[in-house]
Amino acid sequence: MTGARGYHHGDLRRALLAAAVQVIEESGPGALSLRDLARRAGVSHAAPAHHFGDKPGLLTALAAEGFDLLAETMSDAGGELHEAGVAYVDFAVRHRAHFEVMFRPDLYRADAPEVQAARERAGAALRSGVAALPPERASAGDPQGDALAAWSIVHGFATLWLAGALPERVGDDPREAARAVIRRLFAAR
Amino acid sequence: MTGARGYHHGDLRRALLAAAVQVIEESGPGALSLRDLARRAGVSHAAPAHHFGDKPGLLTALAAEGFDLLAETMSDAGGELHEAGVAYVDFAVRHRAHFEVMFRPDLYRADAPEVQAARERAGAALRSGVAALPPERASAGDPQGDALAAWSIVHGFATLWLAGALPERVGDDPREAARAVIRRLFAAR
DNA sequence: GGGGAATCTTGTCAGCGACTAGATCGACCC
DNA sequence: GGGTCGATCTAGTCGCTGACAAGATTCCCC
Repeated sequence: MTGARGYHHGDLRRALLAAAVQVIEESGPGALSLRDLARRAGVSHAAPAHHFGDKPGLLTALAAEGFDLLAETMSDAGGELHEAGVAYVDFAVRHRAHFEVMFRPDLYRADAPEVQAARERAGAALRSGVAALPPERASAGDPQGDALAAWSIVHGFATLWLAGALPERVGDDPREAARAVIRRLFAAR
Repeated sequence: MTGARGYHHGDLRRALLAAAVQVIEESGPGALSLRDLARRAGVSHAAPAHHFGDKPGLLTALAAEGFDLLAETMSDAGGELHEAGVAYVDFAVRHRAHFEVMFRPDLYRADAPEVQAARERAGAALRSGVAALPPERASAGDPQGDALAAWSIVHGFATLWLAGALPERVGDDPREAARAVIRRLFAAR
């Protein structure tokens, strides 16, 4: 199915998304060019338009894929909120390209239904983690506040890590460093 | 000095930066075009190159200005860490264009000396806030951990707010919502 | 008032996103 | 087994952009 020989590519859509991930990981979303992706896939410069319409269309597909992956990653981490938080950071580092697009709504169509649905799945994973929080660590009667604080701290850590803004002393293991940060938020009081 | 009539503009550098802020606030950094900025300032398309060299050069100047403004904003908030955190979020919302560039190192030259110096000033403001934390709210012997957690939570909240990712229920006052989130981190234990 | 440097203009080039029209292929149906 | 129709891809074009080069204008300082 990956013949890539004849007139038809075989799985151009997937090839373009994969190439986009590679380019974004190397040089950021700003360096993305549909013509370059087409070149990498060995097709003409106008071929991508058929699958994604335009550049925001391609990034919309990437963002939806990202939110789906994120929801899956957090669910797989087990019900525990700390572990879901670590998984969030781990996802950002391992799927840097997806993550960098997902929270940049000026790059894609955030109101696309497939994005909304995937985003909702990720939100549910977060809420279920908060619900599983032992009472002595949760804020009585304000699970939404807990969720917002937890989301903020892991999202901030992940963003700063990816931006290379953190000092070297933090180390080179994002999971370990994230765990220490998250622990501070939900220490028993 | 703002004649803007003759052959010389008068203060083109400042005019270009101001126009850049406006464009980024309206449509994000991706929509930025040097030629458009030149048009807005009423000069030829090649005039910006003299002041900034190239596009990353212009964004480097914007980022440096941003880190300086951030350092000033946090210092002005008083020594208290909670207020410095609120000021951080407030800065992100009020100077959205600067903030959106500052933490996107693929857009500019983060190793430029004027950026490094301004960034260092902002870091010092954060550290002084952590140092002023009352003992019952600080982690004994780990001020760097406190700083990282505080930075993460305010940065994450600000980023999510700007991305429009937060649910409506959070409200429309970023300062108030940020205060509630920050309180959760440094509650006495 | 003269000279050198800073500032700005005009002209050019390749690359990009988007659009159009047309070529090729594959799957299905009779 | 042949025809048809839609999906996929190509080729060509347009206006826009960033970057560069060469030259014009103006400011500043001696």
